[in-house]
Amino acid sequence: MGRNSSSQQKPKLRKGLWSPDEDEKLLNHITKHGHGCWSAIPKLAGLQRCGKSCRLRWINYLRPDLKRGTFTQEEEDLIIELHAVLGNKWSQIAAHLPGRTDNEIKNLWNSSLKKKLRQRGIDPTTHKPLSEENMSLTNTDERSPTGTYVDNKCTATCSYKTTPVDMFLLDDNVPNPFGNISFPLSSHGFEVNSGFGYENAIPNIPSVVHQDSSSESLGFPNVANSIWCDMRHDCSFFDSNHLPWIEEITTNQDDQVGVGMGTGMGIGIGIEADCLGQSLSLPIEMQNHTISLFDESKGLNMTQQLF
DNA sequence: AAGAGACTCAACCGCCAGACT
DNA sequence: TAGTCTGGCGGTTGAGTCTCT
Repeated sequence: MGRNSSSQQKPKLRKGLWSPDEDEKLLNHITKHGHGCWSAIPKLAGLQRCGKSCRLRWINYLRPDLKRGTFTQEEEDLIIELHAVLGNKWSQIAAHLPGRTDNEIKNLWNSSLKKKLRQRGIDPTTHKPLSEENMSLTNTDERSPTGTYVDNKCTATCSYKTTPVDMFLLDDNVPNPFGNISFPLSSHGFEVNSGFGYENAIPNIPSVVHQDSSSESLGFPNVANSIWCDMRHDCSFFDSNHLPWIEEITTNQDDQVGVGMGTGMGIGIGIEADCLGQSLSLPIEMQNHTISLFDESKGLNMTQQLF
């Protein structure tokens, strides 16, 4: 088929910005009939656009569930955390921000977030310090002056707090609160091979935390196997939208230990335990791909390899 | 007030993978 | 099995807007 005959059969497709009239046609059509086959939409909706263009316009602008307006600080922090894990997988990042599009996030990253990270001395590509001279760090596994840990394998930063955060401790009589939760980073959990936890209690994250009978090596008698953590405060990409049950958890069940930990780039912040009625707080530190628990007074010093 | 440069963001382009023929 | 179609994705572009001098 020659060029001429082709151009005679196909009307010339419009390009560039969409007019309000075109928007209305596309919106009306999809509202009434759904989008179905995108390549058929232009003809059915009376538009001189290609199917791809219609799809893009719908996804990035016309979709009714889009969130308008500027990104919140929480959203920006979440994008940075996710980018550290996922890289330029904008669609996967967008999947964790309801109402935001991959295009929008990509634009934000390229126009603003990259610059902010550089200003903080962080390479936006690797999420490592831009220059060791500038950061007064000689080892990326050490805590930075701003209280941030940078892990040299997972290549991300993790907010650090020295104080224990609200932990919630469960026992076997407490219903599993994770039952209906869609976990935000389902494919990027890290693995803790021993210590604490409740295997398979978090759906969609296989083996994030394993139960391990060696828990007693920590020195806590009767350590239960129901150990959970508040990721909302520790890791900025966990928020109450993802963990709506958080306010309802009963804390400080006797004879149990709570462990703070995150997944993906978010690594544990604190540990709070209530053993035999004695409250105990411990820091967790992350270095060299490990998570460590320390308490000199209890003779506790455990380091767990994460990766 | 005006011009230049920086910034924003909507949209396009090319590539890829999966479905279908 | 190979070719074609389609949808989805990330990279890039460029027009419009904003900010600074």
